[in-house]
Amino acid sequence: MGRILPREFYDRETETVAREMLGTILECRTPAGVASGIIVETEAYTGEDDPACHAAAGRTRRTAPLYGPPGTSYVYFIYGVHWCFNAVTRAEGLASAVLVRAVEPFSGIDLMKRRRGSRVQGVNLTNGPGKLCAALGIDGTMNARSLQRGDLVVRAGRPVAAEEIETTARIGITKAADWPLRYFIRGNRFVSKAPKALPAAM
DNA sequence: TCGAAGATTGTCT
DNA sequence: GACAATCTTCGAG
Repeated sequence: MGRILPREFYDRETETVAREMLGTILECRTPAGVASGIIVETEAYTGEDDPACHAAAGRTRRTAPLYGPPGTSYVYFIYGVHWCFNAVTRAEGLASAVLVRAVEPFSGIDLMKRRRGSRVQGVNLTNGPGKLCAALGIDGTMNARSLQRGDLVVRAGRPVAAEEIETTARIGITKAADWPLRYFIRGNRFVSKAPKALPAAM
C-alpha cells in the first residue's frame, strides 16, 4: 500500500494536482470497514474566478472548507440526494479544489456492493461522483477533514503517464462548461462518461 | 419567507 | 431520452 500523499502534494496548481491524482488511491475507513478505489477521473475547480466553482458565489458556510489549507476534504450534498468528494488544492484561501468523479474499486469491494445495493454491478459501482461516495462510505461527516490523517486519506498508487491522460471539458455544469479541466485515464472502464474530446484536441 | 437552480443518479417511457 | 428525488444556498419580496 502506498504512502499517504503529503500536504505539499496538494499545494500546487489545481490542474497539476488533478492530473497527478489519477492513479492514486482514495481510502475511506468507517465502522463498517475499509474501502478504497483507484482514482481514474478528476475535474479541476480553480477558485473564485472559476464560474463553475462553488467558491464563485463567495465564502459561505457550505464552501468554507474550500478556503481551508490544501489537502483538506470538501464533501458537499447535491440535488438533495448525493454526496460529492473534493480535495482542496493550492494555498489556503484560494478556494480551489479537485473533484473526484470516478474510481476503480481496489479494496473492500464486498462492502461497496452492500452499500450500493445488490442489483448494482460492474462499473456502475463507482463510475460517478455520487456513486463512488456511496460506495466508499463518504458523507457529510467526512467534510472539512485533513486528508493526511484520519479516516479519509489518499495514497500513492501507480504513476500514470501523460500519454494515458485524456483532457476534456467538465461534465454536468452550465457555467464555463467549455473549460478543459476534466482529466481521466484513457480507456479505463470506470470513467463516468464516454470521452467527448474538445474540438481543439481533435 | 418563498422560489429557483445546482459539479447526479435511478427509473420509467 | 425525459424526469423525479429532495437539500443547501442565494436573491427577491
